[in-house]
Amino acid sequence: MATIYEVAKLAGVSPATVSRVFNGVAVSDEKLAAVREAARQLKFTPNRTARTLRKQESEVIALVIPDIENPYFTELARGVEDVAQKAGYSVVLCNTDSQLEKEATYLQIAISEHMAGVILAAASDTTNLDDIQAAGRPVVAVDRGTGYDIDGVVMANRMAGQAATEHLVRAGYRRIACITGPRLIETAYERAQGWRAVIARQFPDADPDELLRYSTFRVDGGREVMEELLELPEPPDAMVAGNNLLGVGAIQVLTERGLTPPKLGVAVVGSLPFTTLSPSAVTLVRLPARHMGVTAAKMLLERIAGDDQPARTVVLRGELQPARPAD
Amino acid sequence: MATIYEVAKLAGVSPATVSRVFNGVAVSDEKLAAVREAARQLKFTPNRTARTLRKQESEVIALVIPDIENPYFTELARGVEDVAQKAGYSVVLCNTDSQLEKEATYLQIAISEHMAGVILAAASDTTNLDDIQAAGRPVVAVDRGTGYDIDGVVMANRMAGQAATEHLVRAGYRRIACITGPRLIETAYERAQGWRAVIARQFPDADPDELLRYSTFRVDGGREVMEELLELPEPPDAMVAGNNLLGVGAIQVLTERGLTPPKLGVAVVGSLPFTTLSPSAVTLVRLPARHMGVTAAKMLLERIAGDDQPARTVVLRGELQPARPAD
DNA sequence: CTGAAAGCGCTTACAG
DNA sequence: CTGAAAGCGCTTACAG
Repeated sequence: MATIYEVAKLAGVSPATVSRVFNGVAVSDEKLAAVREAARQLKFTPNRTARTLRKQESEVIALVIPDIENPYFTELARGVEDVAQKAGYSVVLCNTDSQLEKEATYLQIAISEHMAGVILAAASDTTNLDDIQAAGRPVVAVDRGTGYDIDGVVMANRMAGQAATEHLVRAGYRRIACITGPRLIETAYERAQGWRAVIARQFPDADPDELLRYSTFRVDGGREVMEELLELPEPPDAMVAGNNLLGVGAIQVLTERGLTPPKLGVAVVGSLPFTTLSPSAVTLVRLPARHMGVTAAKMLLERIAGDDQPARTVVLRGELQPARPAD
Repeated sequence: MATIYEVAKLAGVSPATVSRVFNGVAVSDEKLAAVREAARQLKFTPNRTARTLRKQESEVIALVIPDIENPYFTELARGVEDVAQKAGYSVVLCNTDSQLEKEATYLQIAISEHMAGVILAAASDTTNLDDIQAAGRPVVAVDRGTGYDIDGVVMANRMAGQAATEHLVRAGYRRIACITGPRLIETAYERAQGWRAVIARQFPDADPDELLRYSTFRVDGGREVMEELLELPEPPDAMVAGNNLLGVGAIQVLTERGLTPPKLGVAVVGSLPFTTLSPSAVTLVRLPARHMGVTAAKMLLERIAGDDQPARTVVLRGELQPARPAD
């Protein structure tokens, strides 16, 4: 690896001039050309580590997520990556498995590697951001809040739960269950609240808790709870899934029992990119995960650039995509 | 951020001693204790950038893949991450979208960030590794070869294609199509070769090319080709999907037409973690993607540690998981 | 075991 | 516009 000194020597200039060329600082035309030519000959690439050490900031941003195997988060990651890459930043994907210790480790690494900033889907509402804030690194929350007064992008979760439920009501279903994620995850809770509001309004005599289930945001969680609901003396005739994976698990069980939607109505908050049903067979409230990533990345880049306006929270709305009756 | 100098001062030792403590080099018990205490008080974390610049090597490995939204590659990433993290390395996930330019950029970044090594699922068989090799950074190929004499982990693709096809033959199907990925991607080609071998042996009179289709390794590719095959004057009664996404797309079409497996036999090379059918409804030749990641990461760590034995290629076998007849 | 000192490859205030 | 020089925070050969 050639260094700035070798390039300088070959080009007959000082190392400072070489540095300026690579940082877009004004330099006379002749020197510019000479440096370019020398760099080309030596296949010079600036050493990012040295630059980072000197500037105390790297062109890397950390994306910290709880589950890399959930397509919702990979879609989010795509959005982040697209924006970051165009701005010359690379993205380190950090998977926490919802474990606070793993998350803390990654945040520590972000500090000690001088990463430019962090986009964080917090493992828990007790995530500690004191150190990263003390280090002056901007953090943008995605999907979930953090308890800190920082920029964030979230989905309109209550509204999504509501839209999913209302659609099932309109379609004529009367016993509509709700399967959502852990009570302590705000997205899970809010989507359930949306469901509950519709149930309370439409079926004032119903006991909402009878058909509400908290589970994990995973395929097997959806399976278990769906099976349990079907065992009920008076089983539901429809269900709202609090996220994509729960929806997948629940639909698997329904398919196995010959209850494929619309026999039992299903509305999923999220998307099913790998459904083996027709993509239009299930009602979705599609969440713009990619857009969330794009928005968060843009906000983060603004903060990295020094923007110090008060913290903003952007709320993104899901989009109802009703199931098409089978052709 | 406290530095080694501040810790040294507080502990009453030299910076060199502090460094030694954090690198596990022998130090007297009293100094060890003093340094530890001082570091604790100052919340000292070693600056990784400085260490990297000095040592010319960072504790980061790059995982370069063509499609971050394909669960096969996220599963692979999980395996890599698990091993890497335990060894104190972090993983940068680099998504190339199968574009050589993006891939080249990431490889360049790996060099200029002094990353310890690269795990690469190459975007193409023309990927250029000259620079990264010249920089002395080890590269381990996964999923696909590279044309370079380096360590690699691949699936037994031909055998997988064969096993999938043989299973359909045993189940009584007679016109078995094959939908695979781009001809130039070796995994796509080899799986098709496995299919072809079985067809040639079992149905010597058949024209194999009639039912073989190259497409993209994507859901919509599977959809298109499946639709096309069903339009045939004499449509197939079964099909082998060359990867998970093709399988998803093809099954979507079949479900829409009321041809859900086993009405039309389906065997997929790969897994369907988000199928909305019963997980046991489709025959799979499951590919150990996670294990591939684990193996590749271990090999890479060995190379990083200085191992210079001749290049090895590990071949991992898929596992046939026959569809269970509907209960 | 320990410390002083050099050096990893850059960037940038300073002086011209 | 340009260069000499300091310094980012470590690690490590060297000498003791």
